[in-house]
Amino acid sequence: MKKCILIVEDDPAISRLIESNLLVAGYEPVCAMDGKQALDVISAHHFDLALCDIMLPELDGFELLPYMQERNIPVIYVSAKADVQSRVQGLRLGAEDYLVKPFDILELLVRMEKVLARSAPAENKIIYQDIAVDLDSRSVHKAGELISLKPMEYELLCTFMKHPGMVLTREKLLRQVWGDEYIGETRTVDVHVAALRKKLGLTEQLATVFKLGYRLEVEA
Amino acid sequence: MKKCILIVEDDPAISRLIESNLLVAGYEPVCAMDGKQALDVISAHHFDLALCDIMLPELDGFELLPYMQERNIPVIYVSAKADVQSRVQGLRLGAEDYLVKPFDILELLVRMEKVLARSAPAENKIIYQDIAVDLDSRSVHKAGELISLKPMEYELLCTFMKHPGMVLTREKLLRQVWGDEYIGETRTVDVHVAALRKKLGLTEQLATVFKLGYRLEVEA
DNA sequence: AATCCGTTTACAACTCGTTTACATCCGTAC
DNA sequence: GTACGGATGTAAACGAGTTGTAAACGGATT
Repeated sequence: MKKCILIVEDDPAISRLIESNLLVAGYEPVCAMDGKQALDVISAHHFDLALCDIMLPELDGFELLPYMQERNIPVIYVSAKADVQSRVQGLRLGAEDYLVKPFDILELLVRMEKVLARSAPAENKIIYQDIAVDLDSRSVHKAGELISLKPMEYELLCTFMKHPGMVLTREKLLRQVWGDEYIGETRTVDVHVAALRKKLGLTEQLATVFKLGYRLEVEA
Repeated sequence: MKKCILIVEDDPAISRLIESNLLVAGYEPVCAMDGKQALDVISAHHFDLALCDIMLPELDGFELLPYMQERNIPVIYVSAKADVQSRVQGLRLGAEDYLVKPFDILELLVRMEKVLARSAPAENKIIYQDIAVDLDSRSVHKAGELISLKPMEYELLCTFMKHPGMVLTREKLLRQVWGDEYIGETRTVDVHVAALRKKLGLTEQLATVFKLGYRLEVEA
């Protein structure tokens, strides 16, 4: 499957240049002309990587980063801002790389490959104790036996298994599993957690963190 | 523990420049002047990261890379070879990054941090004596054993551990832990401090400052 | 119309924070 | 040094708020 790449760039010439090169390289590029547009498209579609300019109308590249991180979209900054200050800031904030314009398109492609290779060691299986989740077939086995989970339960389980040992608040789970725009009771999470505990025998391991949320215990 | 960094660089001026900066930044740098020397030191010691020049006597930087990978040492190339060809080659072969001389030392440090963070997913922890607080899992260990703290106790402990040696008044603690708008007795703090002292054996360390508040002693 | 699934609701069970009450400690004045 | 008053230590209990859970509800799909 082609990798989806978001290009956030207000200069149409550069945007088109990158877009056409990504197409040739076998990616599926999507362009956004400013920060607000970028926010719109990332809440609508999934992206494997974002190439971000920094000086942008509406929301700048730095302000955009937290939203990208929330969706686990790695970011490479591509900016005319060549000063060390900006480069350091961009990397410190959490960008995966930082290229200065004018950049060589081949180098961009190689650095993209590296970032994608890092973030997509897309293991199609996650193991936790005697539970195995196969991401390709969306099936869950416990002690070798197939367990039938409803879609929402499956998504929730995946989220927990991708972050073992970490406290996940109800709000975080809602955003991650249900999506940002979801409006509803946080108690809904509790019901699904209860279902997971029951179906998978995770009474102990899927621990309640009072007043906060839940945590998939990492040991014992 | 300090991170061990290998510097492979035949120009003594540059080598020393990097070395002294790494020392200041809290790393433990080791210098090698050519490829063969580099091979010797990596077979003798463990390194967390290597900064490699490319044009080197004996073995060049590209030839060195497989040996580094064999030992799982991530490599950042630092080279005067600025052509795209070399940069692409270095990255494709498997280097983690590629900086062109003359480089800014601050940018080098930041890019090193990122590589190190990748290879050793830094744990989000606060340590005080034999007590470790893990902020991700919200768990507290003392001398390796898990201590179960109630939400308020946990928050209070974090506040103390973030400001060791500082006197924290009841009012400050109430604002910090309970929130600005909280209305209630300041004595509440005392109860929770007592719980912390009891659960974590901090009778001495979590000292009372008469008429003022409390302080987590910084030593002994 | 029937089924499936996610959400909401309702209530029981439980947890935790605050308050209270009293014991103890500390500093100060005499 | 002693006595007093205010400050702190601590255990216990109450009540507000949180979570577990089953069942009802409603929208979507078949």
